Amino acid sequence: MVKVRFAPSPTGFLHLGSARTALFNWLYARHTGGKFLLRIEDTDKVRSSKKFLDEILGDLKWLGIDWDEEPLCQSQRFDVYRQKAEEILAMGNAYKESEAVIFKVEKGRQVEVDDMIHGKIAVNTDDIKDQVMIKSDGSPTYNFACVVDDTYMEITHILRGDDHISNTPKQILFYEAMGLTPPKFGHMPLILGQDGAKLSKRHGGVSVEEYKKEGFLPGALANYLILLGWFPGEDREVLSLDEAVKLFDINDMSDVQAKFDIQKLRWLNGEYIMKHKTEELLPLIKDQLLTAGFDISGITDEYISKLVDLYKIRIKTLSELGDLADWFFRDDFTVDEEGKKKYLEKEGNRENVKIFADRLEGLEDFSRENIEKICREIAEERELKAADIIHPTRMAISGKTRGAGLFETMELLGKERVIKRMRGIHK
RNA sequence: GCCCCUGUCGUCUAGCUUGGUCUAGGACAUCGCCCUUUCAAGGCGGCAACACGGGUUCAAAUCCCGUCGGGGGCGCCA
Repeated sequence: MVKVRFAPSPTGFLHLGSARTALFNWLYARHTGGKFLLRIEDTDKVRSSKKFLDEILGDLKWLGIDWDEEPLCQSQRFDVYRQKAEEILAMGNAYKESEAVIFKVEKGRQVEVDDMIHGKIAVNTDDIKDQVMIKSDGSPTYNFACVVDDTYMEITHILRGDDHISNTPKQILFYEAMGLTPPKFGHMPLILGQDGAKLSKRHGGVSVEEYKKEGFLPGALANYLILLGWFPGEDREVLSLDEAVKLFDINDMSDVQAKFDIQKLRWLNGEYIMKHKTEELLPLIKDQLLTAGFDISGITDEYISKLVDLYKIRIKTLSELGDLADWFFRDDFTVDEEGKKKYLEKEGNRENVKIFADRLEGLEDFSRENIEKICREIAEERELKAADIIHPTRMAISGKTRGAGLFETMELLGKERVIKRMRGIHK
């Protein structure tokens, strides 16, 4: 049975690259009916914290990743590492130096790795220094603990980032020293920033948490991350985790590093938003509005839902709704000055809005159809273009030059607020 | 410096294993048109790539060699 693992270090947030690594391991396990395990690499007592661990696990769940069995914590296995190192020492393959236990690397031979993604990789041991297994303070080094634990956990396949390629021969040497057969390795290329350098803070968001806050949907982020390095075939791009599990094939993974393209992620997110049911979007949208400082206490879910229905095809992230539709939540909405100049300063336009407002006063059933009818009637009577009524009116009620259709927007806002705002521009 | 990975449109990629079907396909972005009350969405179309140089071959994006470029690693960090 396939057994893979994801081994985060709780010394910081979950990086997009790590999330991608986790995703592919999970995909491989679920596709093959194997197990996906977690191992917490918290050997660095100073930098590790519970807070980071909770955040990382929370982000994994948020992305749709679940794991089998309880996570293994390295901090609780120091005795095991020391014992294994002692065994190697006893066999004469290591030596001690200032309390540290150091593995003796046999020179002049080749270590070969049959990488699942790259194919054969060969390294000469002349290029590998002797390796510390146990540090002077008694804690294990990364490479050593990794091998001891992967053995203990019976990991069959190790799928990790390209940056670990040079660790692999060192680890294989440990496996050999302990008389073990190494698992299969697969190294996936790293994600790069737009400028081709390793994806880092200066490229914008690098943590899953940041994208979550921005209003990206987990499905969209996971979908995008998966696409960065794996091609599902048949020009498929938008696919759920379930579909990805079915289609996943490690042989289709790319061996070339890819640049992170926020534009494509935004597009994908937009696709997910518009296809999502409004009722599923609602709680997420409300969270966004709340953090953005909108007071939505007096507004019903039903009412906000209507706004979401109107806007979900127009936003790429959930946080954009607040910017685009602040007029829905407050009377002191922001006004597009360019648009104001263009539509409200234009000769006759304010007058058109006034006439429109006057006629709307007497309208009983304030429906989009009726509103539109009146608008078109006025245009015809006065030989105007409907646009000369529509644009200034949109400016008057929303302060924006863009947004949902005017008549449905008016219906949504309600007669009273609409007329008040239309008259407001004459002051 | 040494070691390793890698190089198809601006970006993600299909094609490369089994050379000809590739005047290189799709998607994002971009540009134009249609629809239209704006913005989106949708529809249609345009621009745009085999890093370079040598081979091998009747024929190379596909095979071989070299050059150049990009990335990663060389910690008693993980």
